[in-house]
Amino acid sequence: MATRQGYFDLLDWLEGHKPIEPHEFFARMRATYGIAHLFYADVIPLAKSVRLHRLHHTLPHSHERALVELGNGVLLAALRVMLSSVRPLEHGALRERMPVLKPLFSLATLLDLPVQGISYPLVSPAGRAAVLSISVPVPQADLPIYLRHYGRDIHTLSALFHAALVDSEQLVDDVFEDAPSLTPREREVLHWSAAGKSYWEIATILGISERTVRFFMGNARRKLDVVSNTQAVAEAVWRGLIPQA
Amino acid sequence: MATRQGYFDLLDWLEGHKPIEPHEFFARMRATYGIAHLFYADVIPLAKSVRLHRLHHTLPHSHERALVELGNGVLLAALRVMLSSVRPLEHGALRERMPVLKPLFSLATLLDLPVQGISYPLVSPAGRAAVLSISVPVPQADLPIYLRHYGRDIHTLSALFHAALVDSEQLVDDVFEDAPSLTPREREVLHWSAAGKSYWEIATILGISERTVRFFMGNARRKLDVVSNTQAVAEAVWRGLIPQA
DNA sequence: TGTTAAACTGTCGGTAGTGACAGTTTATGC
DNA sequence: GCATAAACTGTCACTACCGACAGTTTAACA
Repeated sequence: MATRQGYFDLLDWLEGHKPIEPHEFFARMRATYGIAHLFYADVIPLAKSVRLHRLHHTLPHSHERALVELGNGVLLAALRVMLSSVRPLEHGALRERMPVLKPLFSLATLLDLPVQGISYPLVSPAGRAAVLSISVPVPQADLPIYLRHYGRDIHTLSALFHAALVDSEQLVDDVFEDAPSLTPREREVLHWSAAGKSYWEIATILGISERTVRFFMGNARRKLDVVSNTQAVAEAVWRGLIPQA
Repeated sequence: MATRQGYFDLLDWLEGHKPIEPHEFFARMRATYGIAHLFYADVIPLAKSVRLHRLHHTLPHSHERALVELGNGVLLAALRVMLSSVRPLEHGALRERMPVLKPLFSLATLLDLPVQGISYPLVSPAGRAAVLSISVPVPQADLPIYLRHYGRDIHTLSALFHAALVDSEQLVDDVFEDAPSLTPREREVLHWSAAGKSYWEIATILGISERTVRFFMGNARRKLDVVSNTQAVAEAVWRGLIPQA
C-alpha cells in the first residue's frame, strides 16, 4: 500500500491540479490507501436538518438508490453526528452510539460494502460544516493499525481537498465583512430591545425621551434594511452587532 | 528530528493523558519537531472582535508584555486572518497579505523569535473557531521541506489536541442540544417573525389564522422565558434555534 | 378512561409601536 | 459659511400586538 511517496504525490497533485476534480481526487485516494469508498459532504447545518451545499461520493448509482430508500431520517442522523464531532469518528463508534443507524449498516453489509471506516470533520467557513468519510475493506481488528499508519495522511489530504474546494468559492463571501455603521446609541437601543425592554423602559434606562428611543430604533432598522424591530434584532444578533444580554 | 515513532509516541500520549495538560503537549511537540513556539487560541468570533475562550502559548512573560504593548489591532488582525482560513496558512503568506502586521514581525525579529511558521485552523463546535500556530527556527527556504515532512503530523496532532480539550468541556454544552422544546410550529413562527413578517403575513404564509400565530408565538415566549417577541427572536438566534433567514 | 400535548380558532378592551409631519443643538469637515 | 452626522424632542392618526376570557379536535400515554 501507500508509502511516503504516495502521500507526497497526492500533496503535489492537490497543489498542481486546481480547480480540483473531486472524483479524480477520490480515485487517487482509493488507489493510494486502499480505500473502498469515500463520502464527502459540505453542508449548512440547520436546527433539525442540513442544507446540502456540496456532495461527492464514490457509491455506484444502484447503491445510491438503495440508500435513499432507507429514508432521510437514518442518513440525516448519521450525517449530523459526523458533522457535529470535532474529532475523527470511527464507524464502529457511530454504530454503538446510535442504534437508529442499524438499518444503514445492515444495508451496507447486504450491498457488500465494507462497514469499517472513519469520518473526518473538516474546518469550514462560519455557518458551514463538512465531513469526509471513508470505508476500508479491513477486518475490524485491523482498523486501528490502518488508522495509526495512514490516519495523518488521510486527515491532512482531506483537509487540503476541502480547503481547495472552499477556496474556489471564497472570493464571493467574506464572513468577517464590516457591518453597517450603527452609532453607539443605535446599538444601545438595539441591545435593550433585544433584552426585552419597551421603548418607555429604554428611555428611562438611558435618560432620554421615548421619542428619541424611537428615532434611534428607526435609524437602526433603516441601516439594517429591515422592516421590524424583531427582524432588526435577529439580524444584529446574527451578525454579532450587539452583545448577548 | 522526528521519526515515525515520535509521531506514534505523541498519538499515544494524547490518548493516555486525559485531561490534556496543554503545556506538556507543547513541550513534547517542541522536542519532537524542533518547534520554537506554539500559540493556540480557541475563540468565539464576533463581527468586529473575538471573545477568547481558551489561550495557551509558549512565549515567556517578558515577550508576552511586549506583544501586548503592540496594541490590540495588530494581534487581532493576525488572529482573525488565521481563524478565518480553512487551510493552513504560512506566516510568510500572512505577512504578504497584511502589511498592518509588519510591526508584529519586526518585534518578533527584535525579540529573536523565529518568524517562519504556519497556523492550522482547527475544527470547532458551531459558533467557535480555533487555531494552533507554530514558529520554527529554519531559514525561509527550508520551510517548505520542513512542512512537507512534518506538516501531516503536526496538523493531525494539533486537531487531536484541540478535540481533546473540546471533549473535556462538551459534557456541559452540547451545541446541538434541544433547547426548550419548541414545537415545529413555534419555530416556524419565530423564524418568520425574525424575517420581518407580521402576524397577518405569517398566517397567510402558513395557511392558519392570525390567532393561531399569536398562540404559537405566546408559547414560544413562555418557553424561552422572555417578555417580547423581539427578545424571543434575539434569544432564538443566539442559541441557534432558528436558521438565519 | 383521564390527562397532556399539539394544532387550531374567536372576541374584547387595551397598549406598544409606527410613519409622517414638525423641530433643536453641537461638532466636524470641506 | 455650509453641509452632514449625531443626539435629542413633540404631536397625530393608525396598526400591530397583547392578555384574558372563551373554545375545538386528535394523538399518545399511563
